[in-house]
Amino acid sequence: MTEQPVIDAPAPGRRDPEGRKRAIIAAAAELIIEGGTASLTHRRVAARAGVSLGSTTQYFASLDELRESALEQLVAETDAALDLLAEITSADDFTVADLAPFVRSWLVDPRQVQADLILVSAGASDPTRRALARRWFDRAVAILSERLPPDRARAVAIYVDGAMIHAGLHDEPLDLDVIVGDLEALAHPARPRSTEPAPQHQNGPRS
Amino acid sequence: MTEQPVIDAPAPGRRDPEGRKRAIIAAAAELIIEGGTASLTHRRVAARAGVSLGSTTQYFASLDELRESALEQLVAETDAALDLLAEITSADDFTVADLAPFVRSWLVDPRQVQADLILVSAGASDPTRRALARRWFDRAVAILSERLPPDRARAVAIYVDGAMIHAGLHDEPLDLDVIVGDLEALAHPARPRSTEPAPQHQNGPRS
DNA sequence: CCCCTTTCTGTACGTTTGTACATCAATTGA
DNA sequence: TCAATTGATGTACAAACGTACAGAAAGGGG
Repeated sequence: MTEQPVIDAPAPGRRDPEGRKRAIIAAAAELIIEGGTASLTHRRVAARAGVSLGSTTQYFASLDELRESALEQLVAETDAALDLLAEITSADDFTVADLAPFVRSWLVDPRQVQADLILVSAGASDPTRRALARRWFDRAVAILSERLPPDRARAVAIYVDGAMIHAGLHDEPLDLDVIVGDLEALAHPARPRSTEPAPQHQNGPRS
Repeated sequence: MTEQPVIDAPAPGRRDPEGRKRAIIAAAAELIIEGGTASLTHRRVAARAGVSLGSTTQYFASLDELRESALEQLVAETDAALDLLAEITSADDFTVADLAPFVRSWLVDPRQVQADLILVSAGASDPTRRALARRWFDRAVAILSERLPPDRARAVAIYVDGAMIHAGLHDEPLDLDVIVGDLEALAHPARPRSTEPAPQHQNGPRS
């Protein structure tokens, strides 16, 4: 009942330092996604990874170091997703609308969303981990900047981060059309930069 | 050295159930902002609030219940900020650009930013607290929808959430001009809804 | 085959946790 | 003034924690 599926681990007792370490990090990353960085304990990791308690202390000087490795693993996963983004933007006939399906595939993946929010939370509350959390944002801006003005690239990245929050709090994902429309609006603004009064909708003044 | 400033508390021993409960919740909210929801312990709350350990268990059936009360307190604070938003949007000569200073004042307040990110994180990982975390977003959309089409209101709220993440991870806040520009772009898109190929910048194809 | 090195395992210990509860102090109504 | 009551306090305890470490077991070289 309280048993959780074992992640990966080599057979018990069998020697396999690298495999074991990998299994421990994978289990830790999983637990962090499920319960946040603070929910990590040596014993839970051991149970999930299918290794002994001692093994979880052998490869890492402290629990904090294990946590750090697990977070780096999560960053590596999102890095892989960004490689796909780079592929998309490098297409000859690329348009901003092409980003939408990619963004949406990200938003509908609870694991990805959770990982991102946890990294943000970790980075915001602990300056030590800020660089880790910022990697997604910085790389995304860098990639998008090859096709958009840097400030437009940043605006798009900010919007996507906001959409990540939306995804984390809502069951209904954003429609693809909506994402396309918003990304295009940010990437190709009507008046590229002004503060003059703008025409606006008027949905009826409050009573 | 390890002493932390006391929050509010009534004099030790003096009877004041409501004041004491208030001080406990305030201390808990403070600790949550500083170290996340998981860092909350009865003893830390007692020290910060300047009350005895027993008092922290007296008014709440469990630590989880205390945590819940503290989170509700944080939501109440952001609710107050949203009242200000409602004032702004109700002005006769309101334009979207008027939102920017308000948004920015939010972003440069570390406490507000941290509170929001913590609520999001709590809501994303625990369905029980999702409604709590969603209150900011839902109310913001509702308020903005009096002046913008609902889907534009939502886009703006998503962007602001993204800007909150940006603020949590960067020391340099977003320029007011940038915020104005992005909000206007989202509120008044060039082509209100289309997926046809758009003219685009070309910052030089990758080598 | 056996031995030596490296890896793995489980137990143990001191700390900190949430929570229960007995004791004490403050307030109130007579 | 003086019980009686309600609120506040500190101690106690089982459970879970991070970590250290001694011993068992596996794999490879002789």
